[in-house]
Amino acid sequence: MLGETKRDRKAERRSETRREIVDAAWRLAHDKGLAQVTLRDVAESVGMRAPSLYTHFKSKNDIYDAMFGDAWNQYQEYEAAARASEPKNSRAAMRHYARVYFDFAVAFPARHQLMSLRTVPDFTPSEAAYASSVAAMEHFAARMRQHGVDGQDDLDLFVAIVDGLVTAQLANDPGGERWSRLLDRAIDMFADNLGITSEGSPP
Amino acid sequence: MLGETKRDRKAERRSETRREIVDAAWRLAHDKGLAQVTLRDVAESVGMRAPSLYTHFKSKNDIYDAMFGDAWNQYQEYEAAARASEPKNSRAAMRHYARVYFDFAVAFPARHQLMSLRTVPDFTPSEAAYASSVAAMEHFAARMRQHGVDGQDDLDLFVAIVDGLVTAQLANDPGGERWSRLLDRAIDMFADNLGITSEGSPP
DNA sequence: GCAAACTCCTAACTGTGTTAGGCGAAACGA
DNA sequence: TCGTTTCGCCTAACACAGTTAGGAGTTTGC
Repeated sequence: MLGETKRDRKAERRSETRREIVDAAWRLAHDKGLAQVTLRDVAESVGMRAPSLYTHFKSKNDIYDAMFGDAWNQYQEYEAAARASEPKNSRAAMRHYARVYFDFAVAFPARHQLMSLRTVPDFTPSEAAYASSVAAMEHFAARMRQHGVDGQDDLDLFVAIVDGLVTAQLANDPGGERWSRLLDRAIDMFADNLGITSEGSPP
Repeated sequence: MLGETKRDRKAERRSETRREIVDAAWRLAHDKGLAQVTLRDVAESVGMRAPSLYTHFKSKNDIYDAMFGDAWNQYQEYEAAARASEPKNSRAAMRHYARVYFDFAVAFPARHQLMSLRTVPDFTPSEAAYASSVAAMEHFAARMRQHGVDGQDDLDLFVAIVDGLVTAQLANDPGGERWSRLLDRAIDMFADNLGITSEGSPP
């Protein structure tokens, strides 16, 4: 049974190279900003010339697309790691979800820009990459259902509020905490509105 | 006393041309998106060649800068026009402020993108243009003070929430009302949090 | 009425994403 | 093992963006 699942070295190398390219792009985006990433710089980072990137991606937006999916996967890992400290109490849990998302977003502005803002000209995530985003969102929805929150309206509102705070923080006080400090209060407002008391746990 | 305030025809023509250019840029931004505006297209719209724009603006970002200031001036006019229907009741007034801002933003996505999102690569508004934004914000703050809301935290939170809803609406359901419908509820949450009752009027 | 300033032009440069086409090495079937 | 195909990279070059240089015709101002 050895040949059954023989390693496809070619495919392995190929996806390894894609990983390298995406990582290089992340590094550049982190250092110089998302829009300042040029294919020539990315190529140089991995020891190539710009046109060679087209062997692995069909366009620059295709690289953004890979980054988009990657970012949401990163978030799911990050969220999973933070799950150990997730409180039982419903209100505290919501604060937790919001804080985890907020911290993740603020830690890497270029990444958040790609994930949430439709800000890169002409870029729209592919079906495949979007799936990662949907999966993360669906996971969040499931958590919220455990706390008795199951309306789409409620989720929309929650996400919009948290994202609003993230965006304000990044746009007007990057590295600070002027809006970060308001997060718990915003979530409390939300919880109050839903009638979720400070003592309540999942029903 | 005729020469005292003699018209400066040159300056008039100059600022008239600037107006024309900015208007043309708005038109293109409206039709094709902010990032798709090219100097060659703008120039053609006003019967010029691209380099000639540099007679009136020192760079493309300088045009964006003029648009930024213009947008906030537009908002102040829009807000002033809506003032006739501003309710006395505090909670209703806050709903009004939020709705006016929301509708203005959603009516012209490219404009909102320029006003609120730091989304145009390398563009940061000048001191002068930023002043228009600050003026609008200060006006809003004054209104809120009349309703007993005077903390910077409160204003920050209010603006972040409304902007979060606007951004979500534009990004995920442009032209729809999935987040628009949540606006009043969000403001009620906020008002509840501040202890502003449905009956309360300015103190 | 003439010099200066102004406003527009064409030509061209730089830097970007992208395409065309080629070349050497690796992979693979006989 | 050998010939052929495929792969992964290259150089050259294109299209299009913002921008600069420099000039020509008009307007302005003493």
